[in-house]
Amino acid sequence: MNDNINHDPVACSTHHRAIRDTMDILAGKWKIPIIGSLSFGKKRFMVLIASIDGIAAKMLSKELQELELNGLVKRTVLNTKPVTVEYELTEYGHSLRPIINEMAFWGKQHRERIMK
Amino acid sequence: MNDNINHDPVACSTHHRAIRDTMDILAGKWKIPIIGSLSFGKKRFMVLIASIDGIAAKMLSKELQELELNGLVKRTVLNTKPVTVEYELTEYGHSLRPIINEMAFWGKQHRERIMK
DNA sequence: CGGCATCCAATTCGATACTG
DNA sequence: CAGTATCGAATTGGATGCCG
Repeated sequence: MNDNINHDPVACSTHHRAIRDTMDILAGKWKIPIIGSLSFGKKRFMVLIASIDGIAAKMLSKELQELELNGLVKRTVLNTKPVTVEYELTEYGHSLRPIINEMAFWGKQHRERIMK
Repeated sequence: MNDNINHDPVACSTHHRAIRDTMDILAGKWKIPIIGSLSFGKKRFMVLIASIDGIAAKMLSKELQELELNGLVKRTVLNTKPVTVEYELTEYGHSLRPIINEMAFWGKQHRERIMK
């Protein structure tokens, strides 16, 4: 398609490193589904589990912690009788939207392509 | 941000399924780096290994096969004395560019953010 | 309800050695 | 050069039970 940019090793390795950086943040089977779900608004722990098909509580808990550590998700404990915890994307977390949206878009096209 | 779209379960689950479809195709530690590298043009097996930091021949081979099965990568064997094999993105593989580009873009921003 | 600890199964990954 | 085969290590994932 465009073999010309193929020969700029600097741009190339910068590109690769950037991709790897993103992959590191988004590593794990559930990060992207979690962010995708939270992009629709804040959710409680149990609601998140219900909204993400197949995820186990342990995994949700673990990946939420990693997302929180990286500043993508904010965790809020509410003062209710049985504890309630709400998760929501931070502003930084929302900056991942273009990636999520492109993945959702491609997946939709792909499914249509496979179907016919 | 926008809790309104939070209450459309159909749009929501379609979105999640599309994301999952994409994730399935791109599953594995090396798929995205491979596609990212091939997006700069066709490459031979050894060149690919050199361009993707840390990948082992076994993993490259395996993930290339999966990408080929899904029609994202085309494999061409050349009639040279020691065998030469070239890999390149198919047109369909190139359709993943927006995702890759968004990931590269976000990773670049993220690195700048972390640095300061 | 949210979430940690434990144990166990499955999968992934990587180093090494070998082949056409 | 472009892989494959094998082994073992590491990571991941899930089920269960317990706790505040």
